[in-house]
Amino acid sequence: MASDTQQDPVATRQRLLDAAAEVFVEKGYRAATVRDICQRAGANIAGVNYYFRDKESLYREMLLSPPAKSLEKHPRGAWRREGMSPEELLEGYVKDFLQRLFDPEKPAWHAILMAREMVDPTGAMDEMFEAFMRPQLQALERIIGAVVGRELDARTMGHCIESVVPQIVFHILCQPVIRRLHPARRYDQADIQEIARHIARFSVAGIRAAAAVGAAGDVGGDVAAGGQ
Amino acid sequence: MASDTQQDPVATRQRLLDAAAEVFVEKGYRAATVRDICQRAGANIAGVNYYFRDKESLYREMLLSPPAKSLEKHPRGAWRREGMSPEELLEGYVKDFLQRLFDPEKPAWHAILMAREMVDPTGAMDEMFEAFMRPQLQALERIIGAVVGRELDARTMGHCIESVVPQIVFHILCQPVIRRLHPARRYDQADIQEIARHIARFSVAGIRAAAAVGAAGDVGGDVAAGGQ
DNA sequence: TGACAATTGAAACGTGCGTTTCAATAATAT
DNA sequence: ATATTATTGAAACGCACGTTTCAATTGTCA
Repeated sequence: MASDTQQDPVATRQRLLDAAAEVFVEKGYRAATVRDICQRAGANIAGVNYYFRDKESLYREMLLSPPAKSLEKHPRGAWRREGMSPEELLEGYVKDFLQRLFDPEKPAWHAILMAREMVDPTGAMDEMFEAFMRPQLQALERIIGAVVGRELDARTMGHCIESVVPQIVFHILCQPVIRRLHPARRYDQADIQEIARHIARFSVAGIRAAAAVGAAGDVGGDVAAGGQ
Repeated sequence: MASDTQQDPVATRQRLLDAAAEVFVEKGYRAATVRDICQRAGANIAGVNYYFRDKESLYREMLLSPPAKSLEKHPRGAWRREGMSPEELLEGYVKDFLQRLFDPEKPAWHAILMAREMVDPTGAMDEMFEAFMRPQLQALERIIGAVVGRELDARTMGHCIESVVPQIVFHILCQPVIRRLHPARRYDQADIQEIARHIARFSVAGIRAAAAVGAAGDVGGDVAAGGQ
């Protein structure tokens, strides 16, 4: 029967991509094995060589291919509402990020692997950084700008980015530590809500404190950081 | 028992430990190879089996052995002065931490490997956590307590810890990202001073903002959030 | 149906790893 | 000096990995 058979070829390729995402998220690029991926996909080892060229190409294709499926469930910026306060904006941003990371049903491997690349980059780091991280950071910069309410020098903005982002990615990167510190945490909806609210509150205060001196000099003696 | 003839045996063991620290810091536990370690130590492969049992035992011994050499250069808490303000305390804590991480001459592999264990734990994680991380976190808790000036409920304290620690370890864990964001940063004394000051200022404001609502309940039904 | 391409299965190849082995050498004690 | 032990050197083992190969199978189309 011709009609029924035509599904498998495409399906194999797709099953390999899905299994790859699963295994790479679980083990990381280096520790993941193509044998494991193929087994979970119900495919033969040769499939990786046939549909993709090798492990790295499979990884890159999985990583950089349209994150459509992830985006259709978590459309970028869908949490925005009219008339949100800066703190609500930040809370929404953080909550959205965390929800993507900890979605129990379809964890956004995209965000998880992005976090992994931060720590242990592969050859796909550069493309990934430009395609996904930089836009994400620029969105955060706009929110920070809204919190301050005026233009912020580049140096202070950089510091604030480096204060907010780690608070978020820490939860996905350092789970071995967190599990020991807070065994009860389950990262369900309530946990995420609470964490997002804390990070927003903490960071809004921090950003304003940093901005209060950001325009003046604060380092050693040097002033007038003419950041662009 | 002629004593002074015996120089090499002890030296070989020590050279292996030193080389192990170097390689493990550079590559991480899994990517490091005993061949590389032995080569840098100028020792034979058999030395690892002879002096230690295997790769993991070498790692554990290197990791958990007296961090005396690191501590003699950076004595724990040597930066404390009488009459420091809470913000100065926090700045000192952060600066001390960062200096250990980025000491150009003898980088405190201890702190670096501790950070690595946070992300990619090995079998030595549990001992390491109890021996080094928990005391470090407790010291931070005391400083946070000083910042708030009163007893803090455990939940809020936990959140604050999870807001401050990531800001510090981010700098050692996510260097691939940081190098792309701030190519000019060199983590010299001036950089560290600036970063420590920012983190302290940012976090003191954040901690106080969190504490302001911490005593009340805030999880599900938010109450009287007296945020400023 | 028969030729042809697409896909899969099973086995093997080459490599690098941690580890082991064991004879050769150096150090110590008698 | 000799016997004994401690240490080193060089080679190999066993294993898991990414990758390749090629015949068998399946699907497609004339």
